[in-house]
Amino acid sequence: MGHHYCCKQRKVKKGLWSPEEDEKLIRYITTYGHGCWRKVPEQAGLQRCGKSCRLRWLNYLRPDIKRGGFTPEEEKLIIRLHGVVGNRWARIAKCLSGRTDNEIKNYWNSWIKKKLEKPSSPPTTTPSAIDHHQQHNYQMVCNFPNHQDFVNQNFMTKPRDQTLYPSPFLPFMFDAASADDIQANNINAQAAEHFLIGVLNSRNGTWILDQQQHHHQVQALPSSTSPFTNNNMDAHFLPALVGPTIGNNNMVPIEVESCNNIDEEGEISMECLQSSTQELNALVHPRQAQHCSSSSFHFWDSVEAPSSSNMSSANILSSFPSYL
DNA sequence: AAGGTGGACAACCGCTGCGTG
DNA sequence: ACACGCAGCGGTTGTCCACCT
Repeated sequence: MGHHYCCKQRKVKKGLWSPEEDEKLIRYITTYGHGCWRKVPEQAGLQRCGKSCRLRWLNYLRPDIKRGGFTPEEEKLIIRLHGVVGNRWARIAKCLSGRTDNEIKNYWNSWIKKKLEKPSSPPTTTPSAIDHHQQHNYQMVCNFPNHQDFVNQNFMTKPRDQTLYPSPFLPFMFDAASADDIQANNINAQAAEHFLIGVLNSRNGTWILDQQQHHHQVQALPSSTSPFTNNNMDAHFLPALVGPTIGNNNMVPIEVESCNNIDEEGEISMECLQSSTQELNALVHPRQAQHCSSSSFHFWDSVEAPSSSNMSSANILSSFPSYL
C-alpha cells in the first residue's frame, strides 16, 4: 500500500515534523477537530499525508499525552498486560492514560524486552492454547464499570468467602497499590482495578468480579480446556507470566518453603506472599528491592483454592518465569 | 577531536477490519 | 456478495544524540 490513498495525487512531505507544521496541525485540530483525516492536511495547509497528520497528532501533539519516563507502576502494568494480550500495543495503551501505543511499543522493545529476555532460553512458541482465555481475561481487565468501587475495596480484609483465589488459568498479580498511587502514576484505574479484582470461584468454574455493590459474573472456560490445570502441567509450575512460551521450559520452580503460615483452609499469610513478591520486585525493579518491606506489589501465583481439605505446603509451590 | 556504536524515539509502511454504497 | 474508502494497528525503518574508543 505504501502511501495512503489521500497522498497519491499530490506531493507530500515526509520525515520529521517542523514546529511550524506542528503549530498548523494543532491550530487546525483544536479549532475544527480532525473530522476526516484525509481532509486535514489540505484544510490545515500542510503538505502531509492525512495518515501522517493523524499519527503526529495521536502520538505527539495530543494535549493529554504524558511525557517523560515510565513509572515503575506503569512498567509493571505494561508487563502484566503484555502477558495477557501480547503485542497489542493499542490495547495496552488504553489502560495507561496519556501513553501511546507507539510509546509503549518503543519502550517495550528498547527496555523491558531486554530485561525479560534470557538468552539461554529464547521463547519458541506462541501460547495459542491460552489465547482464548487471555482475550477473555483482557475483557475483564478493561471493561470494569466503576472506578470508585475499586477505590473503596479493601482487598486484604475480605471475609473468607470472598478471599482472593488466583486463577489456575492465569498468573494474576494483584497490585495492592492505593488508588492514590494509581492516580498519581496516571495509570488507567479502570484497567488496573481489573487486575486487582479477578476472583476465581473454583467451585462453579466462573469468574466473579466481586464488589460490595456490583457482582459481575463471567463464564470461564471449562476447566478441561485450561492448559494450566494439573491435568496438563506440573502443579509446581505456572505458565510464563510474560512472554510467549508455555510449559516448563522457562520455569524456575521456587518453593515457598518459608510459607509456614498456612491456615487450615490453605490461606497463606500476607507476609509469606510478600516475600515472594519481593523477589519479583527485585527482578523487575532492582531499585525497589531496597523498599521491599513497604512494597505494595503482590504476586499471587499457584495458590490453590481451599476446596480440598488436605491442603499442604506442597500445594503452595510457586514459580517465576526464569527470564524475568 | 573524530569516527563508531548503540539506545531512544519519531515516523513510515503495509495489513486488517469496518462501514457504506 | 462485492468493491471501495477509511481509520486503526503493529512491525519496521530512519534519525538524532549520547557515549565510547
